[in-house]
Amino acid sequence: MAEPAKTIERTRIYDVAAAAGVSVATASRALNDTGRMTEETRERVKQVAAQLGFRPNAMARGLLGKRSFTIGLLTNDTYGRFTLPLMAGVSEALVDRGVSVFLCTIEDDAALAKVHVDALLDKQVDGIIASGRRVDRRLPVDLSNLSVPVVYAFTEGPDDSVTFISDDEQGSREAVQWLVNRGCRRIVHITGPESFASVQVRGQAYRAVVGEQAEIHHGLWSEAWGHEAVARLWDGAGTPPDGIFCGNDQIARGVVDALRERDVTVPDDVSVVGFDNWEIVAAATRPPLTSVDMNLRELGREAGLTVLALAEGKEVAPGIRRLPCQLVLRQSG
Amino acid sequence: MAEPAKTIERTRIYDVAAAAGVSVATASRALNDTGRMTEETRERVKQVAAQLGFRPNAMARGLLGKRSFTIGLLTNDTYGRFTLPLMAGVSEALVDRGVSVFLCTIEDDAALAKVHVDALLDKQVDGIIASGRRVDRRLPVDLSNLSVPVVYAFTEGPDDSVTFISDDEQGSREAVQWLVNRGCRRIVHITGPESFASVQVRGQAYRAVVGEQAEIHHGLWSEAWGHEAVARLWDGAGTPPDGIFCGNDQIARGVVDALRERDVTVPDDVSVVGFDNWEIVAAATRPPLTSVDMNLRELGREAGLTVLALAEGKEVAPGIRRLPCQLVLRQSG
DNA sequence: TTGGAGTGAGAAAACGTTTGCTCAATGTGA
DNA sequence: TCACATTGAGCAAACGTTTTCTCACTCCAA
Repeated sequence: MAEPAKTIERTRIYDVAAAAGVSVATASRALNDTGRMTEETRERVKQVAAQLGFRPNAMARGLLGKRSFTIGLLTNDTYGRFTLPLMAGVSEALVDRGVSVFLCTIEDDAALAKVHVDALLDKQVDGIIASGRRVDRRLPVDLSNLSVPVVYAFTEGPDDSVTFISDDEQGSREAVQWLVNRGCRRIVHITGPESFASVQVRGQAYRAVVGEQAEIHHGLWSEAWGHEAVARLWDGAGTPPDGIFCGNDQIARGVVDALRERDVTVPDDVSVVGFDNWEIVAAATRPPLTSVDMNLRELGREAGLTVLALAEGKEVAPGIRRLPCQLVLRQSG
Repeated sequence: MAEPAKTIERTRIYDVAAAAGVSVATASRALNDTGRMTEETRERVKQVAAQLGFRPNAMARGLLGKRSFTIGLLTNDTYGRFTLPLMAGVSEALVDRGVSVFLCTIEDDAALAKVHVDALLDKQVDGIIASGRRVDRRLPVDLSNLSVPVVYAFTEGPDDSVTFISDDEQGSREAVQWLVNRGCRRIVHITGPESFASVQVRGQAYRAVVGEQAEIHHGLWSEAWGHEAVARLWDGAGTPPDGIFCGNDQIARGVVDALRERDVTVPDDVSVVGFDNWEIVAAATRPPLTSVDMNLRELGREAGLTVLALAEGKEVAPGIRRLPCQLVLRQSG
């Protein structure tokens, strides 16, 4: 239907009240399960409302100064690699509470971010979830003095904020421990640039498990780096490892591919574990990657429920909440 | 700040009016550039408003029955592979018009879809964009008799709807023609399941260019199928091709990887072109994939502008609009 | 002067809910 | 019978804008 200006008029509570033979006030209270009235009256109103397909106008409702049943999700993750699972979790947690989510992708553009945030505030969102593609980088906009609650997910917030991130330390520990349990004697860690906080955390956890034989190789977050690292390890002087813990799945894929090209069998000769559990990469690798899943969907759920709780006036202690990761077993390690 | 119930009261138009020494009516008109008044009055009101940081309450505005400055984007593409560029385009086109976008991911769940759509309607969205991960599958919900305009993007809509899709025919033609121009004499097409409309379209376009020597191999949309197809072509009886047009980038990656493993050089021995231009796959392939980009961002922009035009009451002729694809040259072909 | 056109601006209604206040009817104890 | 508590339900205000009327005033021609 391309015709504009449809004039299907919605049924208002006024119509429901008239049809049920009560006042709008009573109708409102009946539908919201508030106030006092005969159970019979309440039921009748509800029935009439259902029959007429009545749905309250959220604008009018929101105008009363209460909730708007909307929240904003701010992200600078253009790829959507991290944002989408997060978004799915938020949405999942909130949809049956009637809350819809504004998704705003700002790409490190402070001006654009401000435009988006202002638009969200104009729309009276009940709260904002700030997210990002990198845990240790803040969004290019200050959200600390807003009139609505803000929750940070997978990105760094101010000290007194509520922040949800994945427990990379635990996830990494489990991954490395898994390699140890599998019988790997010499486990190296091939990971991303040293400047990333997550690289530090994952590296520390790795070090904590393997002890003084720890060997960390930093590079880019790319398949190419995975290849190169394998070349260095196998063409160098020392004995090559029998276990590799990679900083992300792309590196892991590069590593696995490089090993196959060298006729090193995965996982028989070398076990490889990735990080992120990015389905599209992990599943396409031959053999498919065992990888650490950050449970971003769950993270999103928690963040959504929390921002809603704040919006409803509940107290939430500030601080960083780390949600456990989960090792997803496939065949590479 | 985790403390709930902030009470930073927003400045209302009433405050602006008072501060400027005019009535709310005049203030409203001054800010909206409507009505008649001295340029001096208008300017003064605007200045006061800016100084007070006044931003109109979208709820109150929306209640008047005009626009809510929100639209909904419905998608069943959980991966976000297609939705995110689309979303970016929609958002980009609409943000400076003050429109925010509700993103609703429904996963082929009709009940969930209904919940989302109802929530959108409650919020008085100005319009809805329906999108999907597959062009020839409809969303599991009927949007044809809604009270708001609906535009379909990258998914099939009813006959009398406005639909935006990419011109796969043109994109495929250009891709195959490119291979021809490069000097390929025998070009085969390795693509996805026959049941997909896009497979048909791309196949037809391929056939139109190469003529009777056309050879189409159907399989899954996976790297594994790319590998297998190469095995069949090279281990079979006939002469292997010197050009391969793939139905998507994952297949293309599988093909390129398989060729490398056979010491067939890409692009010297065989040129390979993919489809989708999925950065993460195309760029990581060795050599990087030349691929057809569907310009989803542009598609999103158009869809956004169109749904807005409809919301503003403008006439838009129904029908399918095909937006051109673009061949992105890298090194595989 | 008077009448009419044009100009600038304000009063108030309207949008669709929720909710504080009020009130009639009923029940209860003295 | 009277005072009073309780119950069920309605009136009307409130939310923050936009917009339709209405009106006072000025200017100009008759």
